[in-house]
Amino acid sequence: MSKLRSAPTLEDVARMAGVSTATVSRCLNSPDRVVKATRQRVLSAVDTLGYTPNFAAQVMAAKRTFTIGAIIPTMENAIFARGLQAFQEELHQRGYTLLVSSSAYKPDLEEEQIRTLVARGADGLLLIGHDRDPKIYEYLDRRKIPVLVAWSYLPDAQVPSIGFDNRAAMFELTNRVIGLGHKRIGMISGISAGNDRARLRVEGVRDAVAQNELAVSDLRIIETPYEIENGAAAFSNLMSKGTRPTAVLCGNDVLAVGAIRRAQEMGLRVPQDVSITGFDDIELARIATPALTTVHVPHRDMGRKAALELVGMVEKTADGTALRLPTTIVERQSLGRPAKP
Amino acid sequence: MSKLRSAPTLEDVARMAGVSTATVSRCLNSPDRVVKATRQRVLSAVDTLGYTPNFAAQVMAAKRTFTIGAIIPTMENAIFARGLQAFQEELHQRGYTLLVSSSAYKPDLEEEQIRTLVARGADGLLLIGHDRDPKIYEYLDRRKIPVLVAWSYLPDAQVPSIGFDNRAAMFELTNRVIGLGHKRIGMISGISAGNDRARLRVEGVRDAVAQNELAVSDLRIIETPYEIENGAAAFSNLMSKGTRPTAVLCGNDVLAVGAIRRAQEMGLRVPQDVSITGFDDIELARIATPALTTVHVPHRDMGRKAALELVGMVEKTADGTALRLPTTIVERQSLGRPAKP
DNA sequence: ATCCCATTTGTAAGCGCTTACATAAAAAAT
DNA sequence: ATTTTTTATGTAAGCGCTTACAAATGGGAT
Repeated sequence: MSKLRSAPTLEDVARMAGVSTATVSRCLNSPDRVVKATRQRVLSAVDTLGYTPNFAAQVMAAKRTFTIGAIIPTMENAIFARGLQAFQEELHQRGYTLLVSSSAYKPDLEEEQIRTLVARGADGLLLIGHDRDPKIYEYLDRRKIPVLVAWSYLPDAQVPSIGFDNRAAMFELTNRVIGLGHKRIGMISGISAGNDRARLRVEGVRDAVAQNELAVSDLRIIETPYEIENGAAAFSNLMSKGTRPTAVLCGNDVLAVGAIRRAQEMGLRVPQDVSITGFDDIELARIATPALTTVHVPHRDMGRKAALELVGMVEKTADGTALRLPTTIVERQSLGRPAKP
Repeated sequence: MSKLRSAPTLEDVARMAGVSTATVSRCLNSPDRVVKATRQRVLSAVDTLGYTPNFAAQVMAAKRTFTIGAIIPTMENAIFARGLQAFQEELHQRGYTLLVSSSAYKPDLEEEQIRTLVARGADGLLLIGHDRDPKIYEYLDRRKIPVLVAWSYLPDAQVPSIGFDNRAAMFELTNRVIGLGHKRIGMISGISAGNDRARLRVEGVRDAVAQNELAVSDLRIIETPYEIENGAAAFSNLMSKGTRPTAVLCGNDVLAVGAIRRAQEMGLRVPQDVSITGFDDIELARIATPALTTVHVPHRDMGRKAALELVGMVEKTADGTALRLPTTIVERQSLGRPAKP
């Protein structure tokens, strides 16, 4: 019994309702421009035919997609989940659809995804962090596609950003750690190449170390991709060579959870034997035992505001000004005073 | 200095290269149908203009999108992350793009997303679980859009599925729990309405209880949305009324982690005072303390195979046969013998 | 030199929609 | 009743691409 003909078109609806395609289009897009009787006839035709507008055709004709693209580095852990969720909720409110893809922290993959999203007609783009080939910005600029950067805040960058000051946040946390008496500090950072957030977090730590006049040699830094296992491996590494640090600051919560786990496997108590901190304050941070002392980032708020701003830029009601959101340090159980030497 | 003209079109490229649009199109889509000299001229024009094909126009003309849509219930936790990642990697290999959206476990939202994806021309759809309004299946059937269900295995359903036997898996786990001597069992399930996976897991527990001739009154079940906090609340609930169960089986790892946390807050030792189990074996399960005894699901494998099958269905090289993947029980520390009464 | 076939390129017709503009109908003003 | 204004609908021109078909080009084979 299945019909052989393919999806019904505007014309099918128009024919069935006895009107022109223009009228059908108007019924769907600006219902009040059509008189009630006609509208009902049309809508019932739409209904019985099971008509759904062909998106590609709409885009071609109207040159608007009401689509926003976002490219995040990863979906594998929850770092971006909450913020993106809020972003998408807000977009939906405003009548926009979100297209997400993940770049696996690979710049060339990201570039490909950007082109794909642009080809698909994204009205605006949300990108994470500023670091990328300037050519990409040129490309986007030439096509006049509004771009907003999130998870980072760099007021002087050519592209507006909405996020937080990664450097200042980590600076503050490190100061707190040093204030507790820690002198030998280890850091497990994400890969900083092409990732301004990771890089700035490291610099925040460096700043604090310098300001407190600790010997630079007392700061050991390992870079590794953001994965639990890597956090564990880096922790081993840090604890195996030379004098052990009494505090290990991690570039994010994922690495920190790995570090905690390895510490426990090594029979070290956290925080009595070694303190460990994270960054982001994702759910993981509260689940870890001991719960993680970390930098809280207002993910949902950031997502919401990013949506607002980006839609504003697309609709030319906002000019894309950078916005800095506050971060706070959440004290839980993984940071304490160092053991007496 | 910014150019005023908008994105270059095929015609711009054609003009610059001194050929027709057809030739440019061929250069891009079937390069060997065009002689080398011409091709180079065209490609360099493409390059200097920074041309990217307009996707909507391609779709209109070619009636193919090489896009697969997937709708998952949530992105907030990692339940679907790993499987989806594998799904998308495999699709990418095969030249397809994945469009994901999340329905927040809301049937009407899911329906809207399905329509959106169809309107966007998805060549095929991946859905999670079988339970949904039959009208949706009719709609999809009428449009001849191949649909594959994952995370579930129901060989007799009208839509092919690739997944695992939720009921049998939970049956096996429950038997193991009962075998350890547990007689009073609690279950914290996800909301089963519109969610065959949740429902079948409950039935698996029921089956085992019945088969082992435990009193049905000794099985207490609470349904709650899949969130850590809800797991905790449900656990409180289970432990507060009547005789306490000695084992609490959870519908997934997220609920189980919440239950563990609450147990600890209540001063109960897991598993000495109460055993707790999960389902899915996501990363969380290993991070929890104690680590979670749970049902391992071959997420990556499922994702990969789903991609293969769905692409096959789209390209008419596969007929969409159901496939059942094995699950295994992962023993960690959260399940033990009940305390002596 | 001529003819034939294979290869390369061009021509032009859509794909399904939106929208500026034209027209028809109804309402308001005279 | 006539004219003007407003409102409702129709007409048709694209949007940027793919592709069937036609035309042109270039070798061989004769």
